[in-house]
Amino acid sequence: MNSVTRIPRPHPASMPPRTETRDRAAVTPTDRSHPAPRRVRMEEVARVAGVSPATVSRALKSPETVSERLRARVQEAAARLGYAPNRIAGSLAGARTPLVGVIVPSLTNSFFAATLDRMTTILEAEGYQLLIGQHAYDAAREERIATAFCSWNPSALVITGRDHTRGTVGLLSAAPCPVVEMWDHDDRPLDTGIGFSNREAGRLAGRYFAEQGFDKVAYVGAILGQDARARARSQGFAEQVRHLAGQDPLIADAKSRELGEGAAALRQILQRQPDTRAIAFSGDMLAVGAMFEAARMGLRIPQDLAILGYGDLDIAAHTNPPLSTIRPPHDEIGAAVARHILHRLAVPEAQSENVDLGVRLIRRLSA
Amino acid sequence: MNSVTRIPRPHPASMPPRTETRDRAAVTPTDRSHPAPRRVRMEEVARVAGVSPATVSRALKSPETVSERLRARVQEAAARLGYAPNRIAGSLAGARTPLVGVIVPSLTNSFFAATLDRMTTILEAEGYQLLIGQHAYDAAREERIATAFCSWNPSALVITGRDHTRGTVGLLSAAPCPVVEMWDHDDRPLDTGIGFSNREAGRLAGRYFAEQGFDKVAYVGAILGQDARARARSQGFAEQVRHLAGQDPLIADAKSRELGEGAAALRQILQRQPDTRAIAFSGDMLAVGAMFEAARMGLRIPQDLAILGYGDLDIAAHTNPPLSTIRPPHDEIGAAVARHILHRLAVPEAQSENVDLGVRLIRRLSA
DNA sequence: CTGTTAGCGCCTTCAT
DNA sequence: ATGAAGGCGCTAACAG
Repeated sequence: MNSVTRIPRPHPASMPPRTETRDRAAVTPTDRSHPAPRRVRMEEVARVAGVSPATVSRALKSPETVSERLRARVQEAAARLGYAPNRIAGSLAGARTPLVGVIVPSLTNSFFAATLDRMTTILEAEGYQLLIGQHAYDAAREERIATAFCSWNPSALVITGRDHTRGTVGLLSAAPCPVVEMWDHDDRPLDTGIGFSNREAGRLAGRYFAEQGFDKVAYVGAILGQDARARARSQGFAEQVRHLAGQDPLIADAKSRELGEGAAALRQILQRQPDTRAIAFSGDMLAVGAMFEAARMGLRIPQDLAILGYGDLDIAAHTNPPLSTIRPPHDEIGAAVARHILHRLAVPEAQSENVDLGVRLIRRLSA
Repeated sequence: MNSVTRIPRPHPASMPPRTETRDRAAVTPTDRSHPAPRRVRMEEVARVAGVSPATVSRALKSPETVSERLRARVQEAAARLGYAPNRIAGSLAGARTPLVGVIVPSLTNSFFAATLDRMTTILEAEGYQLLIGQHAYDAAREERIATAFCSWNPSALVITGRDHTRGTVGLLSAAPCPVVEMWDHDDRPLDTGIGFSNREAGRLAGRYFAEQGFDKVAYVGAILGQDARARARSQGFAEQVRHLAGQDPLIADAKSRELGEGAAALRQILQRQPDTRAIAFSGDMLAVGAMFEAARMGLRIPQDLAILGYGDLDIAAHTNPPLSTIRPPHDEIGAAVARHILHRLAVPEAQSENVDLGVRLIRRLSA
């Protein structure tokens, strides 16, 4: 059913070979057909407005330093010619680049998507563009991306977590711009850190189960080998259960964060520990998958089995019964990171900081 | 519970003011303390390796054009000094920028996230970086982002949909790089188009309901006023129902794409048309919300009411009963766009194309 | 195969 | 308040 239509109409497709347009004066016979689709530069605006390029630069970037008359003339000329400054050139000359590099493990993870959403919205409004890279929990790839980003001279660098290769650490420590490590709070940051303690999120779950008097409990993590944050949560949970209930919880490690794995984990846990009274999950989707499976098995929630999620996705409020869950500050992180960066850039003496945004237990009916 | 710790330790925070480092020879007394943390440049690599800067450039970018001996010397020197090329400078000189601008309506929409995921992965591997912008279905914001992206001289520009302001159209038509309009196939693209027909996706749903012999049917769209793609689907659905069943379907317009709205829409539809036999939703989450609500109301699915989703999210396969849905080619779009761009950039005579990736009906048990 | 040379387009002192 | 001039760091013709 797929169809492909070739479109033969000529289009200014790939960049014209350098030589064709290099010398604006000497147009060779061959490219007469192509009416030099060269982008308009500041020099032409200057010519049209009857001023010098320097004045154009000033009129556009700091209008208050230019007389009102010239400013108007320049702006009109720029508008008429459809002038758009070349930011590559501007960045080279200005030593500052309105670029912020952000590295996340995954773009499809809705937590990081929410963070990026807030960051772009806030930073775009101030004229910054985001360079976004994803490393899929691969530390070497993270280092490659960080290296690549550094070579763009960004105004700031944002990276997820505080656990990096030596190379990445060296790079970030030497970076001549603010560096923000977000989403974690368990270790000391290289520069600024904005996040929360995953360990504490896990502890919160363990403490809640203990308070409810659940004796046999379990925890379902996901790809614990890769995801240090998920690991920290499971450790916090185990620690607290051990401490308050005096026993080791059963810990399962799902192969992914998806629903199907939650269902599988539920079956596995009930097989290994039939009298399990409550299960905490490393992600709401796992929890929802387990709830669907529980429904199929005829288990009542929370009477037979209590279920606690993590994430507070939209769906959590709408399941049957509504899912109790732990809410990380996903969008707050994005907003706080963006604001911190703007502050650091605006106020040279601004200091780095280490912010714990905390987590909240959202109590609904499933646990 | 939130806490903020100020970290007083000195850090190379904001870019040093230009003047401090402008003249490398004349270091003023004030900044003696700061041991000129200037990034190493190609010139220094050249000096250390005992060659000219041009040779360093060649040894690093096209090693095959340099003698093995020098290549080794240069690479060693670069590694030892921790040299990272300045891409801003490289881009200015080279007239090509390894940047691809991508504009999507929303980063948190899992469809676009999947597309972006594939695009970054493929393009990053070839040395390109993605500039990502989101406009939240605001055409003026889309135009601002497009303008900003053009001023980075990107190697390619990718935009969602084929419905833009005149300004955006002008900009994209004049762009000296390949332009891809993705996710739609209903209109003619400006350059290359890669997507599918939303109208056809809607028709498919309508046709399926007609084939099943459902007489009273309804459609639940979401923010139809903003989302042209959702609108096209609802129109295709209505068109087909009218054509095959000879009647107008009930159309509801949800205020968002979230679960809660699906539940609300279900109640509203059953009130306005109590004998509704089947409902198609503009998004799986709406459909899942409606299924949860149906369960609360004691309605059996599909016996009392058939439900069809759109999106084929992970969750669709795991609901009770599993959700039948229409699957758009979200990740295929990302892969196809990335490959098209690489092809266009590699083969100067490559043409633009108009690709319909099609949709599929995934039949499970809910309809 | 290698070095020399001349910019890429803009910003920013400096002088007027 | 405005213009002239130099340079940001690198690439790409060209000559050797």
